[in-house]
Amino acid sequence: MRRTHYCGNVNTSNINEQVVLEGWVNRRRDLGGLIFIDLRDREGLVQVVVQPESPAYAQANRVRSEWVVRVTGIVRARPAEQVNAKIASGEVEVVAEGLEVLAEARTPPFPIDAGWRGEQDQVVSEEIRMRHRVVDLRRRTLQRNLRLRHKVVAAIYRFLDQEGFISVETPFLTRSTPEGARDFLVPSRLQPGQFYALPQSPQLFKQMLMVAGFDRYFQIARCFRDEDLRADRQPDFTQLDLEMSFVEQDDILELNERLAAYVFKETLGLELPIPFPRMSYAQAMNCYGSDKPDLRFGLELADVSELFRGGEFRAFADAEVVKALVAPALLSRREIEELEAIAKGKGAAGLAWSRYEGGAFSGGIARFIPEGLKERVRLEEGQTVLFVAGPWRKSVESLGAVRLELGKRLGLIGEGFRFLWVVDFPLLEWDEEGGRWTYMHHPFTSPNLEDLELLERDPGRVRAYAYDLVMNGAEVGGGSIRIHRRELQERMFALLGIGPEEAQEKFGFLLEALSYGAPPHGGIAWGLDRWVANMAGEDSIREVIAFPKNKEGRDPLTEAPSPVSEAQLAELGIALRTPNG
RNA sequence: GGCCCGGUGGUGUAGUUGGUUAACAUACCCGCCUGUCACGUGGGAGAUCGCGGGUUCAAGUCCCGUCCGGGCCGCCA
Repeated sequence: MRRTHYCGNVNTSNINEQVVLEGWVNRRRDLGGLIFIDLRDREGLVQVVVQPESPAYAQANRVRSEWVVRVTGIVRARPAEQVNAKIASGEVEVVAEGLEVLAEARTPPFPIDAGWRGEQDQVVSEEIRMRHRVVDLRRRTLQRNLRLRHKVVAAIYRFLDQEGFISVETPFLTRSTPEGARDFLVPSRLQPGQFYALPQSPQLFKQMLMVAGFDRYFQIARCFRDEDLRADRQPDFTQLDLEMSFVEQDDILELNERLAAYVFKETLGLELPIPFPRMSYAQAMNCYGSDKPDLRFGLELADVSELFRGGEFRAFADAEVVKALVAPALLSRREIEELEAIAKGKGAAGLAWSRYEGGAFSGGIARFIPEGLKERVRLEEGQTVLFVAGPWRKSVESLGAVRLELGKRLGLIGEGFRFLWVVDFPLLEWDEEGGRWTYMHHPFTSPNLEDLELLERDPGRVRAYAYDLVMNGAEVGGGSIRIHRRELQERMFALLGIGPEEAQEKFGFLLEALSYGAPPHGGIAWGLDRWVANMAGEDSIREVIAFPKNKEGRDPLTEAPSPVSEAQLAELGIALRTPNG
């Protein structure tokens, strides 16, 4: 006889019913005569009581944590004073009539029961958790996170289906393209010496689907990038990838706002105010020192270049920019030193400072503070003003990093979810090492048509139809309007130093597609792992991925990557330069 | 590639200025216990302190190297 209910769903409506439950022993309490078993499945716990005279008693006596059992019994209301308010089924219990052990279990390597009764799970090192991921996945937090992820994906499908989007799968085994991140390569057996690459994103395929007339495409797509890992980066990760034809930038932003709001409403029950704020890249960088500003707190940077220009403080007098940030506290020398280390890490020459105390500046560069600075940065009693001077980008980014650190240290970061669009990214940026222009988003991004005349004359000033979606200071999405005319795409390649032959060799299939009549189109990709991690309140995307890799790119569970046999290599025509290493 | 933090019974921690038998909680095993719900209670087992070397009369503790894990920078169209 199979189960009749999920353990966690048994409640007062089942009183006096005979139920069959199957699940894991979350905890067993042996009172010497009576035995209580908290039986668990994915829906939660229910208390099973086994009386000494019950036929279930003998088995209940030997059962241990995490054994898998089947219990037959009658649901009974608990006396009022014995109700357990911490669990959903706490008003009832199941009086066991039979108990069958379906599987015994080794003692788990770390406790997994606490979360299921509404308490905090013990913190266990990630190393141990990953090695025993199956056990870890039994814990309530991961169960909850993965179910949230499922609900997000299901909501995305519902919404986009309603909006006329068509889900299309694109290949995993595809062609290596030279740009972007490092490719994962897959050797071809049938074409020895040649390689597939795993896709860094379905970018070119979705553009070709637009040319093919699908009009609206989406895919929950696995993507692969062979770069170093972080808390928010895995070598294989998931994008919500979508693309639309005959649209302009605002159409895409508007649709994605509604999608985000729908997802939040359907999964967390939260109403997101839309439209989201929009901020130009220039404004984001100037005010927050980041192209993904965290708007959960203020602390905007101020430009004070003019106040210092030509002044007696030589280091600031002829700097390209001088940026200031007011910390709403009197910072100690030690704190300032730590902040300076952060600024220097981002390329600042130093972090100048002065405290405003007792109506006067003191410490740091107090004697160089120019007239009008206090008013300019709205400095108040008991605050510290911090400065970085130098080239624009390094200055704003380093002070932006200081801003983030201050937000954390001073506890300024508020609750909730703050979204914004960052728009008007530059199309190109100067690559110091390569001594050439390179794209900021990708080489298929359309220039802002208003800036088209600047393309060859002053490339650095050309804005792109590119946009990032930022959530609580994390980049959770990015996209663009694409180039849909072959001539412009070729012009773009030329600007990037990709000659006609190279363009033909590497992107010929795209150019050919564009030559057959491409609709204006654009789209976006959401970093789904980051979205869900943020929604779940997790700092690492590993907490929303069932089987993640560690920081070295290894899977501690399967111990991938692993050596392969000589025979496998031979079949692929591959010889290792350093055997086993 | 660089910087930083960590590694002590199964798990999570403590371990002072280098000094006796490495402590605590929990888990585990055995006994007692009929209303517990992190049951209680009595007992027991369990750690070459990541590994290697060095300093020292003496190293979990100090030094060097190394391995493993985590955070960040670089990198991530």
